[in-house]
Amino acid sequence: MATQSSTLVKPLGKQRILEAAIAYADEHGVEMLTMRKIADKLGCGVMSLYNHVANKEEMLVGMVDIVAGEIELPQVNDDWKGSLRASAANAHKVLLRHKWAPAQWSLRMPGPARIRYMDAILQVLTEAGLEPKLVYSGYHAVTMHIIGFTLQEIGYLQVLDADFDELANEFLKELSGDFPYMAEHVRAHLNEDCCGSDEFGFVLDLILEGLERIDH
Amino acid sequence: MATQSSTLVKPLGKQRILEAAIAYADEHGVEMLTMRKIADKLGCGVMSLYNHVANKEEMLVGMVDIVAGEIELPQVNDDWKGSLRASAANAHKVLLRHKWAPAQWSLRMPGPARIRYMDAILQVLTEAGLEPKLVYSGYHAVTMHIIGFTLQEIGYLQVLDADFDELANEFLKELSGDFPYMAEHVRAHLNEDCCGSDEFGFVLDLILEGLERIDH
DNA sequence: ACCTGAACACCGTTCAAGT
DNA sequence: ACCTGAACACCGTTCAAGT
Repeated sequence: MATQSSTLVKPLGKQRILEAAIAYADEHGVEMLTMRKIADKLGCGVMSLYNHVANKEEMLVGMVDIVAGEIELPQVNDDWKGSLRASAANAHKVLLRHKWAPAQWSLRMPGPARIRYMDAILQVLTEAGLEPKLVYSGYHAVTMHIIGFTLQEIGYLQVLDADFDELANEFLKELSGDFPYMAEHVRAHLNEDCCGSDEFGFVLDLILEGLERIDH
Repeated sequence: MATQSSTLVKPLGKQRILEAAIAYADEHGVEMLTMRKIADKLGCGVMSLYNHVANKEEMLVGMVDIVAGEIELPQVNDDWKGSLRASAANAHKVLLRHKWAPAQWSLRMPGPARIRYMDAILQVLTEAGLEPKLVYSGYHAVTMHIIGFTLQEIGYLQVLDADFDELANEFLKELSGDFPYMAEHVRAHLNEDCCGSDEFGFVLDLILEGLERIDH
C-alpha cells in the first residue's frame, strides 16, 4: 500500500538531513551523533545519506553553517557598538540553543552563511570609520569573544550538571584549603547575583569600548 | 632472553601513557588518537592501558591537565597586568605546541594542574585590588581570551594548510564580489605586517586595560 | 597487581546491485 | 538519479584468563 511513490514519503535532500542531524546533536550532543542514528531518525538506510552528503565532515560543516545562518546580522548604522552588541547577544542565544556548535565553529571550514556573517561584522567595523589595524584586530576580538566566551560557558554548564553533588560538597571543601581564590570564584558562580548580571555583554563592552578609545 | 623481568622493559604507568598520547596528538591530531595507537606506540596490548586509565575520557582529561601544568603561573607582584600578560603569552605558546588542547580545554573537567592555574590567575586579580565583580568578570575575560583566541588561530592555521591553493585562487576571487570586507580581511591575513604584530597580546591588552580603567 | 587476547557492539565508508 | 544491504576496516570497552 504505502509504496515508494507515496507522497507521504518525503524526499531526502541535504537540507532535511542537516536539520535532523542538528536536532539530534542539540538533544544528545555531537559526540553521540552518528550517520546511522540520523538515518534511523529519517527512516532510511545509512547509505542513502551519502547521496546528498559526501561524508560526516561535510555534514558537520553544513550543520555549523545552518547555525551561522540563524544568527541575526549586525545592522550598518551610526551606532556600531550597539549594532555589534545586539548581534553578538543574538549569536550567544543561538549558540546556547546548539551547544555543540562553538567547539566545531573555529575548527571547520566556514560555509557561505558563516562567511556572510563574518563579512557583516567586518563591514560594521569598517563603516564605523575605525582605522584598518583596528578593524583587523577588532574583528578577531569580537568573534573570539562570541565563540570563546560561549564555549567556556557551555563547558561550565556541562561540568555543573555532570556532578553537581561532588562539586558542591567534597570539591568545594577540598578546594578551600589549597585553592582559596578558586573556591571563592566557584562560590560567586553559585550565587544568584552573578548569574543575573550579563557577563557576556560586560566582557564584550570591555572590548568594544577599548577599541573605541584606542581609535581616539 | 628479553624476558618480562628485563629492566629494558619500562613499566607502563599513567604518566607514560599520557605522554605517549600527547606526543601522538601533537603529531597527528586528537581525532586520530586511538587507544590502539597508543598501545602500539608503547609496545603493549590495548587492554594494558586500562590498568592505569579508566577510559578514553579520563585519558583526555589527564592529557589536558599535563598541558595545563606546562604553563608558567603568573607571578604575584605589583605589576598585575604585566604578570598576566607574561603568563598568557606563555600559555599561548604552550597551546600552539599542543594544537588539539584548546578544543578540549573548556569542555572537560579540570584536573589539579588546571585548577592550580585558575587559582593563580584569580589570585593575581584579587591581590591587584580589583573589586570582586571585576575579579569575577576579569577572570572570565582573560581565560576566554587565552583559549578562545588560540582556538580561533589554530582553526585558521588548519584551514590554511588544508587547501591554500583554493583559498588564494578561486576563493579570494569569488569572495571579492559578494564579500568585499571578508576578502580584504583575508588579504590582510596573508600580508606579512599583520602576522608580525602581536595580535594575541594586543587583544589581551584591550581587556586588561579595560579592567583597570573601570576599576578607577 | 599487572598484563592480555578474544569477543562484542558499535563506527564511517566502499562497493556492487537494485529502482 | 536516487536508494540500499552486505561487507570492510576500524573503534572503545567487557570479560575471562593468564602471570
